Amino acid sequence: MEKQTVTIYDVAREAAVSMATVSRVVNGNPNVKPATRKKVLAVIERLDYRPNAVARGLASKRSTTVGVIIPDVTNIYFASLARGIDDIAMMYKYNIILTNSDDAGEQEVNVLNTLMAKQVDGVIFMGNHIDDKLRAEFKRAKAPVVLAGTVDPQGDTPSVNIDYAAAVEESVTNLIQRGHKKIALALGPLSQSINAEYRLTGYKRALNKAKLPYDDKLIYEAGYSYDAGTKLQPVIADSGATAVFVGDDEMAAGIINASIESGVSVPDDLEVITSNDTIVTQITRPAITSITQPLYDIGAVAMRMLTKLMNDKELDEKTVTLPYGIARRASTKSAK
Amino acid sequence: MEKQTVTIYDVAREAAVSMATVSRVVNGNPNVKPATRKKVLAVIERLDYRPNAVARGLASKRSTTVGVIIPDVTNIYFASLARGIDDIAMMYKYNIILTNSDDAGEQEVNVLNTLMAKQVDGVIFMGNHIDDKLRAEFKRAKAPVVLAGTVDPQGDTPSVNIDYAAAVEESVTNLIQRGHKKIALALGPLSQSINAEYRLTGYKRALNKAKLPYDDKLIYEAGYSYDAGTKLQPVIADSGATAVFVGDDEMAAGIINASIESGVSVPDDLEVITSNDTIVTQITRPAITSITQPLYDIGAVAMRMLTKLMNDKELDEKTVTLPYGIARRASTKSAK
DNA sequence: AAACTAATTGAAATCGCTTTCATGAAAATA
DNA sequence: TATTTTCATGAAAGCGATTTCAATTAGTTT
Repeated sequence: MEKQTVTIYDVAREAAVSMATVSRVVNGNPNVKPATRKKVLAVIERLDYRPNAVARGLASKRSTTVGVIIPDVTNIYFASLARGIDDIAMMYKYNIILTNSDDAGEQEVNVLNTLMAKQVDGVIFMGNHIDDKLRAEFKRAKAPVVLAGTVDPQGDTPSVNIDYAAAVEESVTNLIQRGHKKIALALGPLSQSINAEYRLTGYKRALNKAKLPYDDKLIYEAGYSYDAGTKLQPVIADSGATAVFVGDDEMAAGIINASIESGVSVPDDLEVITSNDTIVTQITRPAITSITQPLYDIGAVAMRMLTKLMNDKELDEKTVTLPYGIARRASTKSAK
Repeated sequence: MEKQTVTIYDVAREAAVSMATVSRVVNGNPNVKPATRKKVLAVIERLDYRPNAVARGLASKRSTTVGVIIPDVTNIYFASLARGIDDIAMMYKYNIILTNSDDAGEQEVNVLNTLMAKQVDGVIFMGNHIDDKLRAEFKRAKAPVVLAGTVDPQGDTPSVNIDYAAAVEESVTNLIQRGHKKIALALGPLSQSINAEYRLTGYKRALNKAKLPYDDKLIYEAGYSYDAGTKLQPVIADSGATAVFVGDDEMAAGIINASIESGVSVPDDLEVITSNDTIVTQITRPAITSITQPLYDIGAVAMRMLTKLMNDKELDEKTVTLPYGIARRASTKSAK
């Protein structure tokens, strides 16, 4: 017993007006006599009519849906961005089709294509790296794309980020000023430009400015996870580094816990600074000093930009850089 | 300069066949002569034709999209379920429209309605409480609904959960066996049935079985957050409780950190058990003993059930209860 | 009251695809 | 070879809205 669906035609008939008129009142078109509007509204209410968004999408060529590509919803960093995106989307009456890409290039392309097939009006992309193939797809897509918390050194896709290089440079400089000579850098895959082209650059700049030698033995490549951190810790300990900058909060938590459990004191023997200021930084003991990012806002601003693009408006700036900060917590010593 | 879109009509013309035939090859209908199929496929390739999912949805009355209602994507517990949902959805070629509800009844109803308007083929609902209004909407919806990690004591909506009451009962019983007489219970809002009707029940059963008195002064109601935990800790400390069962991992982390910082030793002065076994339980020191839940599977199974319902198949069981466990970590002492 | 402008409406085409039904061709059976 | 069956295919009718354009009605202005 399939549930009966009420269509615009039913409303038109019952209200003794044309479908066009019903469509007008549903869409708030002002060219409707108040009396007519009232009559139609009454019928809509009585029949409990809900416009079919799919039909509407086909006719109007706008789905009021945007696609969001995220590496993994369970990653707090990206989930926080997603929250900002969704709130603004809802504010503008858009729905979100959310898909996990696992940061895998092929999957990202697939997902983008199915999103386009669903006729999304726009796409927000989050990821750690953008390769040529993906870039080509962005160009090819007929809906606008905005990057959130995601850098593309090559492309000209609109994006919202903080200045990662500067943030790392400042963090590392702080460490240097406290006397550290051997500072490790624990990152995710160096195949990703966020690591290889931004964080590493910031790190090198700090070293250069302080005339400290660069030693690639101090650069560690690991996964974005707690376990990756615990496994990496002994290696870092062996390197003789007295401080470490970490690219992911969970990884940092792993490093800290493993350090303490192996008798390495944080911050006395090893100072730790991390990147994303998620709740994890407050949960560990010691709590972790971190670059602070306006996570929610990165998502929110990206979505705002996308709404402009979807309405064919010009963007004030294509590449938005939001301010970052540094939250000092117990995993670093106080400044000299 | 709007990008040109290739339609099924274009393909039909170029391939010198009818739209029906193109539709057949696109949908893998076997009733097409191999030679024809090949010819059509070649044209599809050449024109780079992608079927418009919206048009398809209108014509076929199936959108291959399911709605997912989640309290908050940044909540690791629900995000983990969402990940399971998405993976299975992708496996069955469904897309996910994800919306945050903030656990707010009104918002949940709204969101459900816009999902239905978008013609989703089904809905997965996650939340902490289901009231009559929502229940009524579920009934009214013409697409099937499945609850994931979400209980509804009244309703008969299909659902996937663990036996929360039993899990709490076992946890609390463990505490009792270690000699605790005053065991606090720190939960989210008691207006939510997961707390008032499941966790509390399990707690009382454990007490009853051990002939321990029930004292509602030991029941605490707070928010699902780290800060709520830190604020609650002194109150618990004052109560004289020597153990506490907590309904949320972040809250538990807050309680643990605040305890230690105020000189209360965990587990010596206060044993702590929590509910969701998220990564948080491994990050705190001491790590937190927790009920373990197959989070990913809860989502995955829920999505599997939904696909059955969407294809008008019968469910083997409407109420699926997955097994739970208890992971003993340092926030509790070892069993006697 | 005639003439003209502005405000409301409705008819009908469209959006891009699925699906039913009829038909002719090819294969199988008698 | 005549007669059934089975295959392949196309024509055309929707699906449920939006939107253009023309027609009608109501209001204004002389």
